[in-house]
Amino acid sequence: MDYQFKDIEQKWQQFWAQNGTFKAEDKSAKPKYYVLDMFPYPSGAGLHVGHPLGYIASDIFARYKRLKGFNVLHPMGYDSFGLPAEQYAIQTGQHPAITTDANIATYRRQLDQIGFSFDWSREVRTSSPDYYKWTQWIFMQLFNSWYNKDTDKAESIAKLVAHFEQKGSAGINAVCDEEVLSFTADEWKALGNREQQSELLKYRLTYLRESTVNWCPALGTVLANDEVKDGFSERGGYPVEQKKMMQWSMRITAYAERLLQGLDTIDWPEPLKEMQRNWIGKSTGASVKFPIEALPKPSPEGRAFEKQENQKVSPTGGDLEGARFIEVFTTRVDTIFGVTFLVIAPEHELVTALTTPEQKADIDAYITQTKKKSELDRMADAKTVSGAFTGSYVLNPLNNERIPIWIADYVLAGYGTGAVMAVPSGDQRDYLFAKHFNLPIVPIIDIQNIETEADPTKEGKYINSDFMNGLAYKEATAAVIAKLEAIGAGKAKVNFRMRDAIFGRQRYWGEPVPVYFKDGLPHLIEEQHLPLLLPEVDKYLPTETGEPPLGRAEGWKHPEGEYELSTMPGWAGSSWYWYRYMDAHNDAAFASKEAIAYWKDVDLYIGGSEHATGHLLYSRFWNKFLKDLDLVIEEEPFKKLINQGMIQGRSNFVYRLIKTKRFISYNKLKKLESYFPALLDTIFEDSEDTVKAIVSTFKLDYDREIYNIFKENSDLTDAGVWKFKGYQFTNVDVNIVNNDVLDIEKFKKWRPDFADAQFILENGKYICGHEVEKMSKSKFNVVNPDDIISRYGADTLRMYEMFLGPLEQSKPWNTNGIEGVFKFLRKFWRLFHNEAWEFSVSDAEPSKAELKSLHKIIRKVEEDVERFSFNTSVSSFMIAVNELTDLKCNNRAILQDMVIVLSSYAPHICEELWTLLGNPAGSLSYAPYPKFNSAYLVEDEFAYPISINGKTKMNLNISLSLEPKAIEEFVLANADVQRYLDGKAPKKVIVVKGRIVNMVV
RNA sequence: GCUCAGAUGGUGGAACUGGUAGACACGCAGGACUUAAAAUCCUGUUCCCGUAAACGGAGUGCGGGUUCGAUUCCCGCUCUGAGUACCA
Repeated sequence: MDYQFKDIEQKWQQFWAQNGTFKAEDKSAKPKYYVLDMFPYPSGAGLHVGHPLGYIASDIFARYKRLKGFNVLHPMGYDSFGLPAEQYAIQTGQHPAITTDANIATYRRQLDQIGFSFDWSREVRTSSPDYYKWTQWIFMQLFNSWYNKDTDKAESIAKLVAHFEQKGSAGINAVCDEEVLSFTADEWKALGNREQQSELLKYRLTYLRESTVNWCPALGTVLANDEVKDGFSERGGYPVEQKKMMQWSMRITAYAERLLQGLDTIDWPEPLKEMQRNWIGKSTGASVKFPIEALPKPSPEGRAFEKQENQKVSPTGGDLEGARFIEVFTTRVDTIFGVTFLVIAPEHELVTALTTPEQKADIDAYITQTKKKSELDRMADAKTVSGAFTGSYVLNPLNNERIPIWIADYVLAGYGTGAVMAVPSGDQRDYLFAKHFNLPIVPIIDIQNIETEADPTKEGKYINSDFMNGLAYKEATAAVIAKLEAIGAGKAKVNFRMRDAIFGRQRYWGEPVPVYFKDGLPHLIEEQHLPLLLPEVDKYLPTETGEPPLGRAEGWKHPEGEYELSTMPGWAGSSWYWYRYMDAHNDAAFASKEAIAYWKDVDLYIGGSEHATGHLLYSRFWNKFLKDLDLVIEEEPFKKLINQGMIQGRSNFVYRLIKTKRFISYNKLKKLESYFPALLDTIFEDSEDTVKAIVSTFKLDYDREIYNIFKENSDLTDAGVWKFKGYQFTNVDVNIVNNDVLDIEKFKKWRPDFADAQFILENGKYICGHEVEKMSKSKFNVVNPDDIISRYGADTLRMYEMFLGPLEQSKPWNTNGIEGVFKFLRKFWRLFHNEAWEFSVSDAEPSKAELKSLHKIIRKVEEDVERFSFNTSVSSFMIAVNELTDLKCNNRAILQDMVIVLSSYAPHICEELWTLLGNPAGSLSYAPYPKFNSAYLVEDEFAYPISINGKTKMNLNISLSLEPKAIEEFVLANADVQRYLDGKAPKKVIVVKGRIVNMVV
């Protein structure tokens, strides 16, 4: 029989499903290997041809690892909470669970068609209660934990309470809120429960706080920083504004250093790690306290600086009560004698208190102006210098010099302390600011050149710097930090850009937070009441009073108080899901100790780089937290990670002459356009000869048809010249275009207004133009895997997606060329069949040439798969099959090994051939990968390229047993070589055995 | 602006540690089979000069360098894509 991919693929997909072929074993003598794909959000549009790219790669890898004797865990599931289903619910009233189920069914059908070796018995869905029960449970663990800086890990809140009871707040070194109380053990015990709980909330790893959030009015929810792009929501593109709200947050900043350090231990793409490093944004420098003038000056004992460690400038905000200094963060503390002004953010809490009556009008005007600017304007406006003087001064803690305090929006309230010491000689922004407002610029390094711009050099010796004069950068920095520490005015400090992550959405379709409120304070629900089920609501909209949709749910109340109304964000469920696959049906734990001890971590994780600062960072954070609680084993969850490139769309265009039904073929249009310089505004009626002459002056071939098209579609203007009316281009459905050739009949049926279209063809065809664009419905360039599979089959799709190019590279999808892969599979099939398409293999001894082809591919696939170079394997398969076809090979021993080697790429056809060869059905997936034997590749001769001055001139067959000296003699003795040398003796002969001979003349 | 990745025929791409640039495939051209078309098969296909071949020259974004030899290493530049954006 000819290659009947439809029957074969259906048959084997059914077989695998019915026999649980790809079930991973929970206990096994084999080594484990965990291959994971980033699980999809099941969107209504289903899969397009770009989505499975990574899944195909991971599937090939998983199948290969099974052949190599590993117990492979290769699961799939759905990140099924999310906005689109909810938006749909708002529009139609259909429960998002119903939408989600329907979408999942589509995804599952599409995934099954591609022949993935997923262990579906472990499927997870983040929106399913038996899954989100454990998301809620992990939330509870975070609530019950705090971060101990001394042990550098998360610990139980109970332990913190015990410490408070025994020793008070002394000796606690925690990552916590800025304004924590200090108290003795007795003071703690004297506090009421409410006060105690309120204080503990400042330590918990998930906590409530009033924070500035990205509020998206159109979506009615808060968005995470990574969900906002250029001031608009990533999903939907709605405007986002800043708003203060009481919010659940995750204290991810506690893990900043570990998240950064961990990057050095994992095998991830460098750009991805770089993105995370930038996001974490560690900078090393110093914090310096500048005393505010008119308050007690700093005494040598540093009395003015007795303050609680984590305290910000002023907790009170309004007046200067207790605030005796402004703290800044700087990475160039060595430049402190160059400070000529201080700048604080317009939102800084001390602004009002610091503003003198004379400056009030200025400052108020500036703040109003700043508030009006949206985030976007502020970014676009980066180059304009603006600011206002408060009228107040601080003193330089080292020399008591008066330093004016300004406000300006280039200082961000959210970074560092919201205040900077401005050193205009060394910092370009400060320089521009100083120039603009006529503030002094003091050079502090001898070689500094500050004529036209700031010079941030660290070379040279310090000047104008008191005790630092004459020192170099390193000593100066050490000296100034020592001095600041001695007087209590500053210390070395590390600062992170990363903020705590907001953990709440004012939406319906997410995990309920397992918390109720009593007396305004949050309390966890009892663990035995998990999962806290998502209640039914009448509408998926906020309540009339602006509360989240859960505010509509009837009876949504804990006996002790009100439930939380916001739900968890999208990243909650995806931050631990790889553990659930290890033990997907456990209802006593998120995964059993044994399962975690066996599977440990993900060995290979494949997915898109768009998750760099979202999912992949949050997952690492939760993983580290779970590790601190000894619930998991590894510090990092994903040992090796590969980003698959994005598949872009390739659009096709047709070109219609304006006001006609005529479509002009692409190359004719190009030719017409190339005539424009000659034709436009120059020609008069019936002057073809003139045109011919003009066209030839442009060095173009004259074409009468093009001339006529031009004339037919031009108006004769009053000036007596022809004016071309132009053309329109329209996206045409790529599915009715083949190799850029338009299927005219399908095109006429495609849209009613094209039914009577006419065509200006080239060589009898209509050629379309093309361009790379995003794959989207509106551009008619979406290619559906279902269509490809029905035309060529899943095996062809799998191989073609790999054949397209390196996995990591982004590339446009172009179905041109898929025939080549299909032909290859058919050719492979034919090796096993005779002329009459009857299965026929021989049991003869394989020939040397056959063995060589086989062993070349055995090794090549091993090498390629191990380094994720799937595209080169496909080419090598083609070469192998071409060679075996030329050898007329139908040898059982050879072909059986070929089947195993190819089976991870094209599993269906291989399963079929495997059983035709007489092997038990289904045993292919666990067959041993053939052992490579280098003996079959040994050559006794090599066609040495003979080059002269590095240019190859000819090849000579020389025995590989010859040593360089003998090779040289052999080559020089050759008559053709002598002809090239033209009788001269070469100056030098380089011989690399088995590689090349090069002669220098 | 900064950081990272990339640039090879008409197209997708190969060349893994410096050693025959363009494997493999698409497309295109020519041919076989066919009444014809599709399908299939065969041949050619980097560019330039040349009727074809032989032969010769150029050639991996651009300009230099190291080397017997550079797509590969070094320096400078151009362009494309991604991320980030006043981070003190």
